[in-house]
Amino acid sequence: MEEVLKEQMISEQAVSELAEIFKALGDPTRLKIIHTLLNTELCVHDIVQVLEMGQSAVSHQLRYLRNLRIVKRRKVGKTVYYSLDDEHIEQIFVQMLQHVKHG
Amino acid sequence: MEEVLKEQMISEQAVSELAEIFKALGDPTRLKIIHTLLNTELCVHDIVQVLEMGQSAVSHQLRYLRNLRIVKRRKVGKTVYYSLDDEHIEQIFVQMLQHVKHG
DNA sequence: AATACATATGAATAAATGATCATATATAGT
DNA sequence: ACTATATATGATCATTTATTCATATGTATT
Repeated sequence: MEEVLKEQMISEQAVSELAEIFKALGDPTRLKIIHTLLNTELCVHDIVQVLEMGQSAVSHQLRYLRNLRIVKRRKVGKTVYYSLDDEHIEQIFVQMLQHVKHG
Repeated sequence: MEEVLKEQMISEQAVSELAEIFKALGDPTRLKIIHTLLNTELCVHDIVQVLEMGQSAVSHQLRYLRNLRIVKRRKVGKTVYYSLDDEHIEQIFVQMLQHVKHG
């Protein structure tokens, strides 16, 4: 019984990657950033205004999300515009949001 | 600009719930448990065998998942069988797994 | 009732995490 | 060159988290 199941074990690599992505989504600040960037591109300053948080905290989280390629950035002069960079994650975010809102 | 965006702000309640669910999925052990329970019902002992982890650690995580109604349990004598209890989360797990496996 | 087995639980500990502070870097305007 | 603005970064600190250990609870068997 256990033998059969063990063979079907998910690879450590796969779990790690999965966990990494879900962990990224498992924080209120990062979720707010993602939500704010749905359908829009915004500079750090604007994100800070919307979230009403410190610039540093937001910047740190943006880097976190960028490392996972969940967001990408575009520099124009001294301002940096962030936008979502992973349609699939975007899709799962929206899906889960529906899940939470209704049933 | 910021005014308009702030109005579209996601509610604190919604973010909290979202974060709670994603956080639950953001841990390797819990992901392995969920994966193991896909399409099956298993007792704690078997899960412990498959994950090759301490019984206590598994039990703690099962409680965690149960509190969020991600898994449910069924008692038969002295053994307790666990199974998945949220189709939507199950669906998102599978979706994300595909995402990670392929592109 | 005594023992064995299955699961749960509380406390303790080490590691990870997120915000903040201070400061650095980069670009623009004067 | 100087100043202002936008963003990034490193260190620190408090909190959270996951595992382990020891032990408790619950059930079956003899």
